[in-house]
Amino acid sequence: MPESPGTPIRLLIADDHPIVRDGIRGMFTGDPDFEVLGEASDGARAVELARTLHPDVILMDLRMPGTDGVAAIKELARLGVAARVLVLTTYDTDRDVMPAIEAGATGYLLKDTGRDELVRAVRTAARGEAVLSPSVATRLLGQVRTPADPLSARELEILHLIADGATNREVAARLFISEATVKSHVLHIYTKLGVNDRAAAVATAFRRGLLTLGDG
Amino acid sequence: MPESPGTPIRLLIADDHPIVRDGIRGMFTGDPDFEVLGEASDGARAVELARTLHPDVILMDLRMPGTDGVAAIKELARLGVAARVLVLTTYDTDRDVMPAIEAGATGYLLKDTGRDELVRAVRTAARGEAVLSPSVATRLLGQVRTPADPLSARELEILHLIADGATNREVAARLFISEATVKSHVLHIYTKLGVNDRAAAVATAFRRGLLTLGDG
DNA sequence: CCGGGAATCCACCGAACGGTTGATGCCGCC
DNA sequence: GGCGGCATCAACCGTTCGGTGGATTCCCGG
Repeated sequence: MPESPGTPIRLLIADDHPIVRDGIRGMFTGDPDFEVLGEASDGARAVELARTLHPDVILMDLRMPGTDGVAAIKELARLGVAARVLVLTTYDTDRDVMPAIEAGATGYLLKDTGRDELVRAVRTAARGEAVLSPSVATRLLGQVRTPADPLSARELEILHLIADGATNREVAARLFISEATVKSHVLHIYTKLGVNDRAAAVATAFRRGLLTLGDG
Repeated sequence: MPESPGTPIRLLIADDHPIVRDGIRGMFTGDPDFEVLGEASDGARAVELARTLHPDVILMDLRMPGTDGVAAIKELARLGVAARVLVLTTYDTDRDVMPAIEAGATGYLLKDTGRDELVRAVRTAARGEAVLSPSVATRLLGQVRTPADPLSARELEILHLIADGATNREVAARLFISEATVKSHVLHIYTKLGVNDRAAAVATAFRRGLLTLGDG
């Protein structure tokens, strides 16, 4: 199903390297489905142009002088700019990926992405759907997945209740066991997770995937 | 760059609907890069076949009678089966996506995925890289991203320390403020998050993206 | 200019928590 | 058959937490 021409997808390119900007621009010129509105060489300029030019999609590098990509994304969100941001960068480390995603990037592609894939990705992003390079997706999944130092089923059950704000007494009541038992389970949990209070236990449980974002 | 032929990618199909199995199989027969080793109509059978046939990639439905997809994925991981699991299902709700990812699925595609995309996805999965349908990727990102009931910067700072296991006194020391101040901040945090202890605060902060898996 | 939110601080109380030590029964594994 | 892991319970201790009811400063915005 070919995309209907209609209005072309309006693009803004933000990257501090002119050569990269040229390369990206080259991938879209000649294709009537796209229109490159402008280029920015740093984050502040990108925000400025986004406010005046109203692009549909911004192709944004992360590492730029002055206002970097993540700061720019946050600023765009704060200003209520509607444009989708597609991060296009060389790096796929956690330190780059996670902040960008949290800031509100719609997608995250590496610069070794081929032309066809990039074009497809921009179309996807324009629809507001996420696109991730495989290695980035892998990384993201790794964040959610379980490395796990195995808590027993009972311990996990108790940890769930604690995360929901239950006191030891409440846990005891709900599981029909004594408070003393709960306390000993809780202490075991601390030992296994290497923490010494329930707040930290909940935090590391999330980070290790023992508690998940999905099971509130 | 076309894929080199070499050894074909060995596939196993697990779905309880014969028609779906046929459809999937049809997408790969005739292509010498792939070899469909077998089909299973439930999770238990899929695990059994995976152990004997050693597929590279398993295309797995989630909703199946008896052992469902997620259980099968967990079992495969437990048994140390090397195959990559590519979930191929109709549903993209949290209740389906998150458990499958946590269980260890390499990718998650919806059944409306086109033939070409499916073939590409299988190749990607065979390399051990993740593939996600855009709507699934969106969902996953949504989990990581911030909906946010705005905590002040100070409150967030304190919440971070609490998640790391700091007591009020320790927080006070680290921020060079009095314990009383910390306590009042903490109470504000509870109010804003709708909880009444620090463990629950940490949990809901994770779920709302105020604390993230990435910033441990 | 005044209101209000944010950040800072104080004191007090009862309840809950963290830590220790120790004990019992059950089950699976070597 | 014994050893270890898990779940269960007990009593006791000091510490921390949650909750209340204030108070002050600062700064932003109406």
